[in-house]
Amino acid sequence: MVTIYDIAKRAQVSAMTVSRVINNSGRISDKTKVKVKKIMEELNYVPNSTARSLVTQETKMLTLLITDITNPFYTTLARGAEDAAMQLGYKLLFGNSDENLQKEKEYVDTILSTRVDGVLFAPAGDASSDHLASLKRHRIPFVLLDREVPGIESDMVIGESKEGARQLVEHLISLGHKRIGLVNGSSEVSTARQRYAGYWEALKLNDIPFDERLMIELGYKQQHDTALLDPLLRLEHPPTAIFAANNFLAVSIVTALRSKHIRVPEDMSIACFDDFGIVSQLNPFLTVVAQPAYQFGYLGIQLLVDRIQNKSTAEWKKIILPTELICRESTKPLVR
Amino acid sequence: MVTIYDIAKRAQVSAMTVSRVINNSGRISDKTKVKVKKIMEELNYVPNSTARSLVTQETKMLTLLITDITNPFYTTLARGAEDAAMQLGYKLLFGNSDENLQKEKEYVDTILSTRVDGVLFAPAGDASSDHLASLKRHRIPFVLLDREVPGIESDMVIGESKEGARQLVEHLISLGHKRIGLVNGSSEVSTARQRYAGYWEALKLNDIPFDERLMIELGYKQQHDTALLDPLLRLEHPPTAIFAANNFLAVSIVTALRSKHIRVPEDMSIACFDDFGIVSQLNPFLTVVAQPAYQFGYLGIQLLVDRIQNKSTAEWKKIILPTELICRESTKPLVR
DNA sequence: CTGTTAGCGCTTTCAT
DNA sequence: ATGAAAGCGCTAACAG
Repeated sequence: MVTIYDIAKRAQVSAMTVSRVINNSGRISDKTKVKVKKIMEELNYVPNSTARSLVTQETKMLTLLITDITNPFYTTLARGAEDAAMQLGYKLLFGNSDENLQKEKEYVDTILSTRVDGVLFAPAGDASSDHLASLKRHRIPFVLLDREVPGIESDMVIGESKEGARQLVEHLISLGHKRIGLVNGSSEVSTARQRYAGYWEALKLNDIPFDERLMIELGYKQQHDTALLDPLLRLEHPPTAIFAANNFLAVSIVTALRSKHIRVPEDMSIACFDDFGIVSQLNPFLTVVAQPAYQFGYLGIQLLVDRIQNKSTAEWKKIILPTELICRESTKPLVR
Repeated sequence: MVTIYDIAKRAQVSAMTVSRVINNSGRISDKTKVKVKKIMEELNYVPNSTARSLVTQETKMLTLLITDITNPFYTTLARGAEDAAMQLGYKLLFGNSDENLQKEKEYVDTILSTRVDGVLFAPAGDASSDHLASLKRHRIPFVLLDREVPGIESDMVIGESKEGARQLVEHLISLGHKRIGLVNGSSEVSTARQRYAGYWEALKLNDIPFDERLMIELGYKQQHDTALLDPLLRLEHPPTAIFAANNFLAVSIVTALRSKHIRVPEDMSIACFDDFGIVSQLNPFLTVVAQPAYQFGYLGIQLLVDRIQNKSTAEWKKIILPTELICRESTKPLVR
């Protein structure tokens, strides 16, 4: 491996001078600068950032910890994060927690050991607070993505879950639906609670009684159980519309309904939180409340890098991104 | 920051003993082992992998370099790669080249400098050979993904592009189509050449004359030009079906056609290479030749780690993954 | 403008 | 079973 000493020897200067050329720091005569650069090229020298990190105590690496890159929301978010990181001179490590605390913990251990400069963190749930506290203890800056965690103060980028949910449910109500099911994420996750709150508020504002039997909590992961809606379908007065708290749940629901030959939207209207990326463009089907996923990632990295470079002086920043209701084919007026 | 010396002092042993406990290497009495572990916990010690990497010359990091994580093929591939990497004890950095050689070069420089142990590499095109040669020169193992590069020998995981394309075009022919357009990726990319070859062969096998005016080369990126099909549509005998060489092109085409009020599949059948991930399940629309994207990533990492750990002894391995024709709504029999 | 010294936190090697 | 010394490749701090 070629080191600065190899360069230094050939150029007949000290290693320090080579280091200065690499980092373009300090005053160096153009003559030696040119000479050193030429030799670096000849020898195909590449600085060893491991060695540099050891002394500078920074790795120029960030970790993006999400639940599943396969979820279109996080896919687009990851793209935004990577773009921003690259522009700011950082590399991005990534991991999928699958909404699983144990897996999340493993990644947190890795984060600690890898000495990344910061973390963009979509927590699995409220119990992630232990992991976040651990990051704090080790002085690793992080920005919370999409989900808040009680008891944890930090920068964050979140969406208007409650407002978005209310808007979506009011849309269903405006179509004449009164029996509206809610298929939710885990109540351990802040967005699930907020979407429930929005659902509840929409009913209340429209004088529709809340029926807890219309609500089931499945978690945000994709479900493969075609019987997942049975508790709702077996009710004496089953729902005529369903609000799914995220895109994966909506897909699971549509799949389950199809297996039972229940048509969407003729027999059941479906709407959900989060859009489907490029494919929505192809064949717009589900009515959704879309979030600006790319911005979540892009702005998240900006907050994070700002925090890293300005050494946690400023107050916590909370960016709240707007949602957008997009009405498509999966919801239709109730006919009776 | 807590170091092994802090632990050593408290435990009244040498740093070396602490190191041995951490790595579970060498013979150590259970007594000191327990004592040291206890103190590590008390002090919240986390090994500094930067320091370790500097001496061991391995980072336990891999880079996944793809063109765009947002493309469902690469999204799923990335998930497979991350799963495999994690299971094998590696962290995954990722980058998007956007099919752009300049951007790819920047990532290669980063790779070199970061001293990752290996790279999973979906090259932007044949000209990526310079970048790959650069990796070779620096002894960084890599596995080629999806695309071959002339003049570069390495492990690789690729799909049956030619066979898949032939199968897809023969499907179109079986529906009665004779004027079949090909909207292709750049001929600088091996898969584009192979898909063209499959297209050509399908025509030949069915005695359909090849008309070069039916072929346009746009590159694999998403296109936002609604006039992108005009060269085909303006022909005296325009195509009745189009084979798009990847999923992004298919989306671009469908969007362009819609803006011109040309219906799919009534006025034009469309089929493409690569599926759309979870959302295909939601509302199956495009007829595709699907590739096992997850396996591309998963097996790619396995090959890579194998190569890393067995020091490039073995012969180059070439995994060829099968394609699967999935017929959906976007293609229909030609009526005249 | 350039060089010297020391040390980042760890593991390898050789002793004991 | 444990320790001492050296060094991985680089840069901060100081000296000249």
